[in-house]
Amino acid sequence: MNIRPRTRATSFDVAALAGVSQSAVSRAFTPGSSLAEEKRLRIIEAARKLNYVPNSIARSLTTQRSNIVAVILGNTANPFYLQVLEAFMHRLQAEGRQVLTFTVENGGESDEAILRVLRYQVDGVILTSAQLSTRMVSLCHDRGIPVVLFNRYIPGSDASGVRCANAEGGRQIATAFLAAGARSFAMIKGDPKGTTSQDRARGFVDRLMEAGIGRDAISELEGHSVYDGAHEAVVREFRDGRTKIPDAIFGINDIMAMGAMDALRQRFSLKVPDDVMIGGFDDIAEARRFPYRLTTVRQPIGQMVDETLAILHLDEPHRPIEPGRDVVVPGRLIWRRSIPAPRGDGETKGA
Amino acid sequence: MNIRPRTRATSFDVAALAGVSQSAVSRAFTPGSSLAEEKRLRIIEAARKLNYVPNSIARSLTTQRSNIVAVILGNTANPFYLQVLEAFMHRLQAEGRQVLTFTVENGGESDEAILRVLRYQVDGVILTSAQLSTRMVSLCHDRGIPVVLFNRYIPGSDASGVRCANAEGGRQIATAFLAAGARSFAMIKGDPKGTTSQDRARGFVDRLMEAGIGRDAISELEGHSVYDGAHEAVVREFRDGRTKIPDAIFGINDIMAMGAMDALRQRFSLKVPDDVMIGGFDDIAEARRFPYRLTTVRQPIGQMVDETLAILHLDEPHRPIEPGRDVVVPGRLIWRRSIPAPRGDGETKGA
DNA sequence: TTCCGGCGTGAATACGCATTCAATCTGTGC
DNA sequence: GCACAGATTGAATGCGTATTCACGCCGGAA
Repeated sequence: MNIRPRTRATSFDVAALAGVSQSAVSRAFTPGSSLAEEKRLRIIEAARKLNYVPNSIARSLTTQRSNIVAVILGNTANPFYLQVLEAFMHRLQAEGRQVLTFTVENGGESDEAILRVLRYQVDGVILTSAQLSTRMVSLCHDRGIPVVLFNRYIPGSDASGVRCANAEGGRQIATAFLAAGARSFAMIKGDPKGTTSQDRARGFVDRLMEAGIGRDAISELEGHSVYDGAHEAVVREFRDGRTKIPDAIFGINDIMAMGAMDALRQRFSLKVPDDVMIGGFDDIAEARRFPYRLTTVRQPIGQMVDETLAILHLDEPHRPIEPGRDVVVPGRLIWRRSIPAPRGDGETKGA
Repeated sequence: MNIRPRTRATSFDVAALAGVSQSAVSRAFTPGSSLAEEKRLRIIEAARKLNYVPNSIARSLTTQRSNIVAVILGNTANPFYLQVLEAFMHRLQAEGRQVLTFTVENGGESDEAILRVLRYQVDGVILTSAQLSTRMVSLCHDRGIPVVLFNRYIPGSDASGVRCANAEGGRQIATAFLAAGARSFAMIKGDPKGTTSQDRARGFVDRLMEAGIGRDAISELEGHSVYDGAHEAVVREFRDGRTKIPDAIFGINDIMAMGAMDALRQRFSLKVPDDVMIGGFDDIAEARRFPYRLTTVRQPIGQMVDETLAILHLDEPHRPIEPGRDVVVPGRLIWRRSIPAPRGDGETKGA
């Protein structure tokens, strides 16, 4: 146990034991290559004896494919992105690829992360919730590495993006509020630099104004895309009766909606939806739980992951990188109790 | 944009442009190597012009160090482990290492994951919440790759582990329950194969029995370490009045405690802590939120991460792997409102 | 002046594998 | 029995870098 053999058997060792050439060993571990079945078995057996495990690093050097995909996370405090990470891990693992994970500061630049990722010759980069300079995108593309922005787009960027119909989702929440009779509103926005937050807010406001709601009946808070941010923003805005509490509050994402809801109950002893109705966006797992039962717009993560991987086209490395596609998938309004349903068609199962 | 230069500049390209040898370029990117400053600057400039990024894959091949650490996640539905992942990512990124992330089925074997990890010549393996055969441990150790079990230990294994004082934590919750006057109990256990769950439960029961509580006053439910599992277990156990609802319920981890709490409120209209008091373990971010305000045992993630990285000793690859250390760090009881405090010293800030 | 230690440098090599190329072997059709 | 297509095979090479080795150079000590 104290000895350190440091003996990672190589394909040559296996070849020697099996009485074949190193080429044969390589072929034995490369599906679809031409090798007599009897010999293949003999090699596998020898490999087993030596605890041989092929060295993917060396393999990558010759094949120019690492089978590694980088996932860069911009806001690990939002459970949504962890759900997304999980979805990508499952999918990529299933097809034999590895996930190299990075985090960057919430709202920060991911340039440095990209640079580090590039060193590892990843086959693709998935960027969630993070800023990215166009220089970095072309750096990747020039090297044949596709970049996909998940739930985000950068105007004028060459990088493709996959996102939910954010503006439309904002409209759906607004429509739900209106149907429930709300006349005064607040919304809690996230990262001001992020288009996601902007789009949802825009759709929300547009719909309200179409319904004749005045701009002065819609206040805006900044929640920085996190629970605590929204919680504090609500407390700050409404304490001392400085601002009148509106009929309805739209949290630009679920975690902020939850923070707002908790703040309203805890600090102002208000009831949801009786005193204030609340809408969210994402449909994270927590949103359906008993204390929240949040009416929200569900982002179809599975579908978005599919679209992302399609753009990455990891299976066809030689297909050119598609220039700047912007894939938009529709969200779906999930009725729960944080907004009174016009008709009694809300979800009944709460857990 | 449509052309695919596929031109990843190599150190030779940079050398040619800078008028030096490839060795010099390599040295320019290797801190601490002997190279004239003037020449180093010239090389950096040439590299910039060519968008040269050193190829870590090739570097790994010669150095025998990949600077990649594998983190294997066993239960992504428990936010605790995502917090742990985040902590490791931050730490490892800060010291210039990469994180290769894997998931395995909740409670499943991680052998296959290990095998895949080994191919990538990772410098270390961190395993959270997952089973592992001893054969895999020695496979790693024989190759000089340290393995650390996070929050888990495998009796008789060569792998070191870092964990919280689980039994002691269970005792602390039991003590809190007793101090608050509880006389009948339930506990919701997680993965039956996991030692973590067993240890916490054991400490809990031991303490109760020391206080003269009979075994028949302690019922046991299975929650499979997830929110929904605990929720359903509580509903199943207590509906129809089959079992009398106890004074206190110990969720072996916070997420199950939360599931239990929501079930009690939603399905049985009970109040916490008035009707039932609840204790948890982990102190995940959600535990402090208004609807839960869970009294729980905080696991010192930072300290546990430190200990884990110390065992990995990534900086000294040649130091022999320490045989089977079992590092135990104490948890700390965090008083919140889900258990009435004997004296009024609970946390007041809820969000 | 001579000697020596140390720095700076480039040529050459190794890392572990996939793949090309040419050679050998197999079986088929005639 | 012969020619030939296809299947197997191994030697050799390349992937991009770090590192060793040997050499030239400089400055200080003797």
